[in-house]
Amino acid sequence: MDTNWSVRLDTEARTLGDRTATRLRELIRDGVFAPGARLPAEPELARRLGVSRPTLRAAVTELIADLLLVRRRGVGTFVSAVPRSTHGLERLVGTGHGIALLGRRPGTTGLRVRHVGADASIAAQLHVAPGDPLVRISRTRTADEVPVVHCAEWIPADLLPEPTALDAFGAADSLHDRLAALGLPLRQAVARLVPVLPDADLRDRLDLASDAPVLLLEQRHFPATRTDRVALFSRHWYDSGRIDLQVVRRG
Amino acid sequence: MDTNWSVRLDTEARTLGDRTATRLRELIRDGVFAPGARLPAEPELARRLGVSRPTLRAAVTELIADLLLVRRRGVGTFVSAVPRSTHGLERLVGTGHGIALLGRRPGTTGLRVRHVGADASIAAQLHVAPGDPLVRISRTRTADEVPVVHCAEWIPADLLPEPTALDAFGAADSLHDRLAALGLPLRQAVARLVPVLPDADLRDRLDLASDAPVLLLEQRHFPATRTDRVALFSRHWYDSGRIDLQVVRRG
DNA sequence: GAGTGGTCTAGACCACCAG
DNA sequence: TGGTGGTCTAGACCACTCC
Repeated sequence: MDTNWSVRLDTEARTLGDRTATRLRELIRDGVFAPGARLPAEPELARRLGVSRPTLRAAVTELIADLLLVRRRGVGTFVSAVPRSTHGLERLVGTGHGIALLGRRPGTTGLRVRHVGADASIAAQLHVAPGDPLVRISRTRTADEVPVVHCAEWIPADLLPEPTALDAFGAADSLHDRLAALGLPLRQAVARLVPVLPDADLRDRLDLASDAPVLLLEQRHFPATRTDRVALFSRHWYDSGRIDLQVVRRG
Repeated sequence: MDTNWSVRLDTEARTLGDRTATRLRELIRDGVFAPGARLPAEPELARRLGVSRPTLRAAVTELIADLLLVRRRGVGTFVSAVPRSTHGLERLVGTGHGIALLGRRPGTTGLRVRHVGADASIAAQLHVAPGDPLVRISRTRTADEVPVVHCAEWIPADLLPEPTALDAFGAADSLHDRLAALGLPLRQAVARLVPVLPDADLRDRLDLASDAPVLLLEQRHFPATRTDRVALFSRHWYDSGRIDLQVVRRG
């Protein structure tokens, strides 16, 4: 029951290339194109799917990124013998959505929204002056009721339409979606990976039995429409014993 | 002296889109397009650069991925106010090359090439039977003479043209390049991130003073031309105090 | 309404691989 | 030699933003 790519809300995907990719995935899943088999040549396949060749190639490129297809120049395009689709940290999704993509039920405990002044280290990350007003959100995220990551987020208040825009932020809300609705969609993040030993507070929040190291992600998030500012800085402490952290690396 | 993208061997890049991206980078670097300024409209810019609009768009998309440009539909394309180019683990490059991309001089100590039989855990990762012949390479990589990561790699011998093909592997060699020359180019890898405490052996190899945790990357590498097999499994232990580990996440 | 980026097409030519 | 993927073009139409 490989539900990996049915999780995507591809019901009516954005672009024709994406929809074509979805159709190809279905054809592979249904065995029309069997594992190891060669696909029809690109012009032929494009004709049969009713799209142009560039559009078909966009779809095929997407499936190659998912390790479902392999292209060999001068030979053909082949279905992977061991089809599997994977993704990881290289895709920027909200923490809750990421937990759902792993097939687990996301939850939140200990949500707290505060207005604070930027201390020196946070100010440097956000490119603001020390003392500038920030909104700070902290919470612990659970997967199937088990705590897996503790999150702290800082947002410059002047990037919000009103400083109080996030005061009503709720435990079930997605911060990504909320920020997008406020005209501050996030497009990219640069995450620094640091293994650290948990302190007493973190051990308590994550309900850690041992003092095994956890993985800290220090992330600077950039908005989609400007790059002169950092929209959000966050520190996420992951209990790698309870959730798998992966990165798909492409050459 | 932002040498970040002059390190790329773009001297004569592969595709016209890549070469156009390089030209755009130079125009931005030289101030022809100042930070914050709007670029000419795409048809106009394409004409002036002597390429078609799809080719120009490919170049622009590349610079957007590098955070150098921002597109706003119905408005225009703008130069980032704080141009900076970054990359991280999401790009699959050899460890030595990755160190060079950070502006540091890569080196190797303690290189060892052995022929071993697969133990249970490695066999599972490589999709081979326990006891199957593997080539195992281990070495410690340095940056500016300082050890930063200890690497262990396992390769199924039957994927090589001859089992002895890697026996002459040298300290200055790139494993990626060597494998590509042997007809086994690597295209993707799935890395699992695990913070761990160093044992005595690792502390010795990395010359660690404290027992601060290190970051273990467990990686399965997939060849470009087939997906039924795992070409290489590796464990890399990074001293995050001596080298910055990043991931660029895209939405 | 005018101008911008977002998408898609049809067709061409090339480089590579196999027989 | 013939078929395959790799690349690039010219042009069209749409959706969005702003005046």
